[in-house]
Amino acid sequence: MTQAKNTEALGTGRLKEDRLSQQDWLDAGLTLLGQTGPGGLRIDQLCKALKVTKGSFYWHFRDRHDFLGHLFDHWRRRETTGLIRHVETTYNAAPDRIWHVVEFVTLGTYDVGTEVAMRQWGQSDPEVREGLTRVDAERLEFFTRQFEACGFDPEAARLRAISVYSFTLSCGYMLTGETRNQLRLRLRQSVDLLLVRD
Amino acid sequence: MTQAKNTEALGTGRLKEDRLSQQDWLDAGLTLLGQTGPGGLRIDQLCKALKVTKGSFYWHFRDRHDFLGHLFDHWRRRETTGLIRHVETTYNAAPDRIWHVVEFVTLGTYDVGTEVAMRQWGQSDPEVREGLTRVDAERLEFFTRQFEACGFDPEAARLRAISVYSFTLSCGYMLTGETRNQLRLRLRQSVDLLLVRD
DNA sequence: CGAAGTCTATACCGAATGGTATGGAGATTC
DNA sequence: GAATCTCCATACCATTCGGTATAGACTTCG
Repeated sequence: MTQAKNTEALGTGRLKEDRLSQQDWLDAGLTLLGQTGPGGLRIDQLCKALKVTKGSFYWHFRDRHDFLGHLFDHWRRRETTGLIRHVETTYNAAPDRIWHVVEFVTLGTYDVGTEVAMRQWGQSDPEVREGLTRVDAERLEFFTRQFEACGFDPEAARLRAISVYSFTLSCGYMLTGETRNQLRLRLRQSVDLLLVRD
Repeated sequence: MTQAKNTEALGTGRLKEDRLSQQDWLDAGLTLLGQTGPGGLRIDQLCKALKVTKGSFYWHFRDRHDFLGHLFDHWRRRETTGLIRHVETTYNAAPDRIWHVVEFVTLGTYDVGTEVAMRQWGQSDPEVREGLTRVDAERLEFFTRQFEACGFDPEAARLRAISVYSFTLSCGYMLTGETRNQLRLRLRQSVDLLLVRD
């Protein structure tokens, strides 16, 4: 889901059949963003990671600012909208949908570094902050829909949505020293607790 | 609590009586770190913010790496250890202590940008990640102590500690569109819910 | 085959940036 | 009041980095 190239990755030297698309640049950009943050993202390092030179970069993007703009949109489409659509078409039961998203984000292959970098980016860039607001709204609406499908009234559903979203977010930041199994158990308990009707 | 200088902040020009201490550099560094992140923290901009030149910086610190190292320790002492000690000596009742910390971090003057920057920093720097682990352990131990003081057994206290810490952390990241009053009410409900003995 | 289009390498420039060396102003100490 | 310590300014250097111009390799289309 992350790689779309068809190169055989021969490390010896440059080969034909390995031209890059805009998608490849953005995917690599998100990975690097997770390590350096937006302020530290240098396009030289990006080129080095993709083993090409700047001539390629400036063919695909006008300048650094243009690239960063596309980068945020790409992340939003790939991680948020994509994941929600995938879960809603794959799973039918609302509790299954909730738990699958929680499990994927906290225990799966979700790139936490990029998520954190986006949050940090939003602290200084108003446009990114605005975008993150929409991302959080989209995610909260998803969770709210699921809790409503479980029979909760809108207000109770939204309160539970905020809770479960808060848990998933903080799992990427908080370093509790829990093992994967302990974390899974704790999240299970938390989600189950939110699903109990009183 | 943040400023320790005694300058009159006359904007006209350089004056005497305004030498900088290492503390001042680190305080300004944390502020800038919250906006740019560690990768984007340029010492020129730091000098510009303090209205001095690099000669001053390289007198107080060996190089950029040295500064960043001190920066993390300074943040840890100032925000985490300092806050906990202050709350535990000021308030006596455990629920008051819990609520005061939650309120200060989520609604008070706590610098969320720096907190987020630290989390992003820890994604790439193992030493910072190690430090953040100790920070989270310290904070979780504080919350656990308070819940134990409320009469919960250790395991239940730790579960509640993780929950309330998770809520406070995500408040800095999550953009729910809530007003300050809505946020305060929600946190009140969440904390009260965790304090109920069943 | 030839022309146009797609993607990348190379060379190059100006500005920003990390870092050093050195001198100097203010305060302190003897 | 001279020496010394503290702190900062200035000048300077090497490297990095953002950005441009241009040519070349490869593909596609005619």
